[in-house]
Amino acid sequence: MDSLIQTIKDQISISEEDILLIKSLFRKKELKKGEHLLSAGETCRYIVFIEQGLVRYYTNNDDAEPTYYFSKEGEFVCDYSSFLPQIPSTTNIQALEDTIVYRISKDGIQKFYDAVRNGERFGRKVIEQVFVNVLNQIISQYTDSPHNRYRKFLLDFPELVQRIPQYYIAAYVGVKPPSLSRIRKRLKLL
Amino acid sequence: MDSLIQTIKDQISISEEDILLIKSLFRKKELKKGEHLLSAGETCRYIVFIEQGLVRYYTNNDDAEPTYYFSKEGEFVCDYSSFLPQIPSTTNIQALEDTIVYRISKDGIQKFYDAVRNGERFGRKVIEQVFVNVLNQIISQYTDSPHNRYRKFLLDFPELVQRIPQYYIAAYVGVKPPSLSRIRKRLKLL
DNA sequence: CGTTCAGTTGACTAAGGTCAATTCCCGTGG
DNA sequence: CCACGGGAATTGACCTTAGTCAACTGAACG
Repeated sequence: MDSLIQTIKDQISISEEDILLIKSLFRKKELKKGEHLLSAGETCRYIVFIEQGLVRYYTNNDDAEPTYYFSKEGEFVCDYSSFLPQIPSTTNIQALEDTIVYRISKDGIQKFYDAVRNGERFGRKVIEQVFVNVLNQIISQYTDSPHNRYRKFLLDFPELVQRIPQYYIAAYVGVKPPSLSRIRKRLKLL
Repeated sequence: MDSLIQTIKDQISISEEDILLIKSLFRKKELKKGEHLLSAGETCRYIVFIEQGLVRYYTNNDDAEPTYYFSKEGEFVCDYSSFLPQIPSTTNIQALEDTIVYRISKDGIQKFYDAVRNGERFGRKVIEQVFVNVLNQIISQYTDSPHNRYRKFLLDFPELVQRIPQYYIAAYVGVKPPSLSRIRKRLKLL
């Protein structure tokens, strides 16, 4: 929980009562490796803070399950395209490790906004960050070669290379595992 | 202006005073073909409703300018990743035809929210739609072949094929013009 | 040890990119 | 009304790169 409190403190100043409220609104949930935080078809009901662990986002496309994003400890996770309008999601969010999260419902967020000064501002910052990430992701798909997308991945998530199987990284980069393997080989030679 | 009022009415009910307020908050702007609504480096200050016309979104990547989205009359346009945090944008929005828009500033939106019942709800709907579009765009990049992305483009924007030069459509689909040309040829043969 | 599965590698195929020539379209001016 | 010019679109020849398939390596685990 400390990590969540700290993350909020980094953006807005909060009182001791606020902290108590926050602790009451966020519920702890533990996920085993491979379990899902959200499955396609469900409606996303929570905004989730990752205390410890790692998740991947992917869609169902026939038998393929292309991974298109990762989030790790210290980050908020939510499929806003399902959460905001409260309609069924088309994406899956799955734990890649045993993961500990704290999650807050839509009602909870409303209480948070009502009670905490600048609470709305914090909420906006969270959603803005997601927006920027998604946009960057699109633009990178349009402008960067697979080679460069892999290098960006290394820059953006340096410590995650060890924690994510390469076939998920390959999907994120937009290539098949053998191609990623060749990209890595070329990188080593330089 | 009627189109804008109608678009709002489709989502929330508004009074005659509301309409007067809306008319005072949105300012008309006319763009010649090729002019920019937003240039990379500027901060996006307005949410823009397209009354008549067509725009493309693109980024600056060396000398390439990959087009990654289109919006047409009846739709709202905004680079939220610049507008929300009020930081410089990395994308350009350019009119592909002579275009008439109505735009509202951040302050104006606040007044709209304060005065119009369910105004916030309307604002949320607009942003949600953008979110969903962007998400679909990413997922399509990950899951669909160029061939299928072109077919989806035809489904999503049937009347736009005539209005957009093919080299922009090619960029949107994620291929070069000769490739799109071959895709089109294959489609005709079937 | 052997089983299993991720990761690598090689041979081959498929698909898009590049470059340049050609055709098409359309507007302009003779 | 026709001829010309210029940009868009198409096409062909060739190149580059990722995909496919299968074999092989290597590390983890029982």
